[in-house]
Amino acid sequence: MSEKYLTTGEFAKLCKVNKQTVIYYDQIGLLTPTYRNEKGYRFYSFRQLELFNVIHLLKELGMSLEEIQSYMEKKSPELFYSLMMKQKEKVRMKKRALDNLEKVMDVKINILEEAERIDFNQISFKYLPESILYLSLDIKDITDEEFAKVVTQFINELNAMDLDTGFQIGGMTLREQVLEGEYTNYSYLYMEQLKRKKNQTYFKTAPGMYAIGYHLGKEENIHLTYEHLFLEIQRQSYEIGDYVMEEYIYDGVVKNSDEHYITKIRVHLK
Amino acid sequence: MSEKYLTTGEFAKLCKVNKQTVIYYDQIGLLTPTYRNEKGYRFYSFRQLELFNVIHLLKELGMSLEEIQSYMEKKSPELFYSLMMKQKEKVRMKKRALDNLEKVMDVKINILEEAERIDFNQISFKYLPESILYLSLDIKDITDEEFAKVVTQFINELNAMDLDTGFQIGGMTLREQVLEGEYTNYSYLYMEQLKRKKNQTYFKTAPGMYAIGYHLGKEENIHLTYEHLFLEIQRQSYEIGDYVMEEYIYDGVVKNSDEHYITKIRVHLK
DNA sequence: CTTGACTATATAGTAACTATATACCTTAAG
DNA sequence: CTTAAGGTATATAGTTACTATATAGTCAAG
Repeated sequence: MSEKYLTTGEFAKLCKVNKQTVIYYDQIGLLTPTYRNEKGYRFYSFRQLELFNVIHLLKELGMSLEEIQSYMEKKSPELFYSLMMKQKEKVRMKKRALDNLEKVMDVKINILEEAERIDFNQISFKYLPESILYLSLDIKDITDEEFAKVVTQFINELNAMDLDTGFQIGGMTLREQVLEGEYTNYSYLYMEQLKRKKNQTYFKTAPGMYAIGYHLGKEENIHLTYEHLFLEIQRQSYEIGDYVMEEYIYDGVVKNSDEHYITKIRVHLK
Repeated sequence: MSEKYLTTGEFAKLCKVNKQTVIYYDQIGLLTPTYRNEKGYRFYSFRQLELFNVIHLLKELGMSLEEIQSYMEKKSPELFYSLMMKQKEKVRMKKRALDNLEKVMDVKINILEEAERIDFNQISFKYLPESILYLSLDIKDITDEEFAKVVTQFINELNAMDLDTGFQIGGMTLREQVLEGEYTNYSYLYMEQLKRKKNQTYFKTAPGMYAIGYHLGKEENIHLTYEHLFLEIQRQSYEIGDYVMEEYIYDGVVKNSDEHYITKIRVHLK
């Protein structure tokens, strides 16, 4: 007949949160029980679950309790309506972010699966098809400070244009530097792209023969692997082409010591 | 030629976080700079952005820094692979949760749009088509304590079976109680469903004539509106049918005082 | 040689809980 | 009738992941 009431503990269970949280919401005046008895016990109507759910929803969408509070102070059907309309946009953004996350995770999974099958001691000569790279500005002979700016801008561009595919950032060194032994005086940073987007300028790697080798260990010793690679290229009567591409296969994400990092080196051949 | 390094501030900008956050991650040993100079200045490789991004990704998926830390201590390609596979499941769950959120928001938006067009002072007689309700257990003459259990279980069922459509929880009172004036001695709680799911038992409201009225104000005065409604039903030579359905249109979510709550009452007619 | 912009550490503050300590209340069993 | 179990209350301290502030040292430009 009369309305049914729930105690703090019961209401907390209904909301699936800690009892202290319910008390906390009362203390900050966000969700107060419909009444208190003479002993100070709180009593909630089960209808208040609806309000709790809305608070939860808004929190989920990134509003702070204070912001929610300030809505609650001036609430009205019209305001709630416009709030819902505004928040729908946020849901869409969150969904897109999750889709992106999923793609990045898939790329990482693929890379690891491929790495499983690679013999890192082998130098191989292969025909590689064209691939699409998004390049940074020229970073040859750049200072540390300028480099920081360029790489930050590069990352910003990747994010802004949805080009962060989850691949490792690579470094491209041009023929000229390579021949002078400046193996890691990169001319460009790049990120490989799975497919091209409209109105976007990319660098396309030349389809053709490439020498592929792997360097195990620190970047500072990479010249040893380069020299080994170049010897092999000579032995096979190939000649170094226009550029060399370098990217990490195993890095600080999966290996504890840089002694165990693995860098993939692709040398374009003539 | 040699590797390029970033200062704390530069690296923080690259990661798009507060400088203090980068320092914090160093302090807890989660992401330490590749080296420190003799003055104690931190220097990061831009390659460490990758590690930061992974930390960010895992955090995004609900892992605490401590959990991430403990992964980092025993990291390996295999472990990272299995971690990624596990986390993909979480992404899927998050996406489903967002889809649900969106549906609930749409329902709320629809309800508010409809409410805009209603004259709450009018009692109307309408043909209503069949609708699908998911019912709670019987709650007639139940104690407060038992009621708490039933409503909690009801909500759990709604969640478990994806039946929380965002509609208000309604109360259904059977003819017998209504005739005795026990207007809010509900026999069941219900939530309206947009479509039926397989292997799920529902209550279907009878298609037919209904009297629809609205009560403005507190639940405790609802008998006045009921009496008004029943008088009108008599005047129109109708008779009360098998049940009455009651649900909030405006509640604590959109109105500050219960003086302004609005309850919709649907009386099934013979 | 000073100024402005950076770096460092130490410490305190924040949001939104979450746990703990202490005391009061209620019911059911012995 | 009392006592134990399980609930309620308040006050206060702890937690996580930052974030801000205070103080001091560093560095390059003018």
